[in-house]
Amino acid sequence: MARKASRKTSGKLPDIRAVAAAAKVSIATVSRTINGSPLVSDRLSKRVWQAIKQLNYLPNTHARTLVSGRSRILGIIVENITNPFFPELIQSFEEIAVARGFEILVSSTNSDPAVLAMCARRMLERKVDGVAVMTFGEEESVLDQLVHRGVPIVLAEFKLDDPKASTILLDYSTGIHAAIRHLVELGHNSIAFLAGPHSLHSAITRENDFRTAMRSAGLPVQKKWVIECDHTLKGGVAGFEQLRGLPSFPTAIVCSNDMTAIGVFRAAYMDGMRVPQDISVIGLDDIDFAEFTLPPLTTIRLSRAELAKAAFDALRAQAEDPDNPKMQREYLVSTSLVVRGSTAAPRAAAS
Amino acid sequence: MARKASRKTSGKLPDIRAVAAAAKVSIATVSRTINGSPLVSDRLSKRVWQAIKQLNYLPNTHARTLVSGRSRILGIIVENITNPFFPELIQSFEEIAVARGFEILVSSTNSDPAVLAMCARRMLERKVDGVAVMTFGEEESVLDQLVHRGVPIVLAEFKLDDPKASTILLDYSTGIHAAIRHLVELGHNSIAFLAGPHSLHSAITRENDFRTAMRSAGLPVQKKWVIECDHTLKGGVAGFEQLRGLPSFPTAIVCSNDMTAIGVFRAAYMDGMRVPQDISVIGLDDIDFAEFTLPPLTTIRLSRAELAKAAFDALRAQAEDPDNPKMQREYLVSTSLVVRGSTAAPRAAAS
DNA sequence: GTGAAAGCGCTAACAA
DNA sequence: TTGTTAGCGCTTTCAC
Repeated sequence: MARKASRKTSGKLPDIRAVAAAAKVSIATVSRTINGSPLVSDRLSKRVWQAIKQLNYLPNTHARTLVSGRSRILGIIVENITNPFFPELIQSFEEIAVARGFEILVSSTNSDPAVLAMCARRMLERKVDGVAVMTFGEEESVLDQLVHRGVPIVLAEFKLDDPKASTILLDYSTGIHAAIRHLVELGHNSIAFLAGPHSLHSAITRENDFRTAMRSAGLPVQKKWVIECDHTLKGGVAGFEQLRGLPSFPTAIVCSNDMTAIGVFRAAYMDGMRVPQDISVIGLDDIDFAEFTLPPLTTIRLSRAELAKAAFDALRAQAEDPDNPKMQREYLVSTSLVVRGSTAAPRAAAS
Repeated sequence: MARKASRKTSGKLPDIRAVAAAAKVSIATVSRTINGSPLVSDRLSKRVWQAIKQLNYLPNTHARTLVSGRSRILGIIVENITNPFFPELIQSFEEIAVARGFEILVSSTNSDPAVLAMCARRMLERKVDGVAVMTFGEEESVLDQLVHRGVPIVLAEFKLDDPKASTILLDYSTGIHAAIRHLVELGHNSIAFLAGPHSLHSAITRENDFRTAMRSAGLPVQKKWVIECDHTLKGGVAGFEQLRGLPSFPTAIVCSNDMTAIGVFRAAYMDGMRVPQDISVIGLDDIDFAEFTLPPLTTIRLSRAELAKAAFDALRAQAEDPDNPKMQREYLVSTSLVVRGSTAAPRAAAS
């Protein structure tokens, strides 16, 4: 369990000057070599790399940032890290960024505008090259700070009328239509919807798409069967209980996100109902865990990888080509239905 | 959904010189004011802050780092971000760090030494003020790079013999003993253990503590009932199935972590066994989700908040007081049993 | 108490 | 192709 660590080297760390001296070139040549400038001859380049290796030299990113103005740091702001959707999104974003030589700075706002303001400030201080705002249509006023200073930003489901801002549109419609169609094919016609908080733009979109999908399936939307929850597990429990208190009960429940669906699982279990025999449940997100619930959750997948990719691409485009008026400013991420074990035909005699 | 963003200000961002000019003081005074130096008179301090506010000035952290040598960035390296334990740990660590004016850099290694090497390098390039290595006793050779350059580091369950390194010891023993005692009190005496991968130091410690606890409860440890899994949900499923294939089956299963326990839930369900009526299950970690499994998971809590706090404190201590030979070099984080719904008395006739 | 000035390690313009 | 040099924005002696 214990091991001897090697000794420190003498004195200070090697800097670009030390490398230059060791390679017998100027510091400019070292800089060019590191940055892959084509102007350096093979002969010198080889000497420089050798010196770098030998001295175990690492460039100082802060010095680099100071002079170049680019930090190669990207910020990502999410609303709530306890929803597994977000760590998964961050993970994807980080993978892409790191592979491209960027570092990322993560912040979660917990839906608190004051916190969001601090986030924006921290990112500004660290001179981020761009910020992905993945709060899905919540408070955006503080973002003016960023826009104002010309930092490229990309927002999920929110349009900012600024040349430095782009938007990722989520096509929930496709997935939600597929979900309703799936339920109809199984024989359901009493379908409830547990919505997300109306303070979230994305939650409202999802709810609207549900209504539209029901309509196009020729099904009525019962007012009492559309309940505003809060995208948490507890909210799902509460939503189910509220539904249970009603004179009539649906045969299927579509949820605005997976955590809500998992809450429904839990409430149904406590209520003695079985999924999917007594009630079919569909989530939205397809968090990693959805595959492992009991039973596995049928859900509408919103690919984190795609979302992260779109966010990264948008930021890169802005950064590379600051003043191109005809740059792509909107990106679309689609959704799709993943059928697992939480949906089945309704019982002949539905209560 | 769309709103007008405010216009950019003219020209470049305000720097320390602009503030100095606006406040009619020298840049040194501005610097002192920002850094809370006691040498600045109230009169000037007030003028400076006013100028800062008015210009909406933000100090450039890179310039600051370059000259001071301190970046106020802390690194945290975890093994696997898909285990919810780690996002929760990172979250805690970040909260503490941000509250103290630090930024954090996150990396996950996925147990790949090459990735770990890259992590170390990235952190070095960004001049982190310290690194928390939360890989729980995995590969450590690459850390020499960090130690070598004098970066304070703190490790979970691994001792490095270097003045810049400290260690967080996890006291699993207390929690595991409580778990066994709890099971014995319920009437269990056939207890299996689904261990973590033996490549992990912490997994071995947990397994040993299980054996010790069993022994001190006067219970035999059946060799076939201690199975090496891999700390994933799938591993838990496999472990359960392996146990099921044996001629005799325990009445209770203690798992090396919560994900394994959740896998056991799933496998038991598919096998037609009910938790806790047919089999009692105990996890370890107490991830947020443990409260919401069906039934809620009885588990041994390893507080992420405490762990994060210890890691942060260790790093701070090293950074503040670089050459104090009698500094605290070991921190202890304890565990405790949280009884929920996955444990109950065994059936009269256990198979 | 306050200010002037010397860099921190690097990139990029300009010279050669 | 390569080298020289002027800063990037800030902290920190060192004088006053």
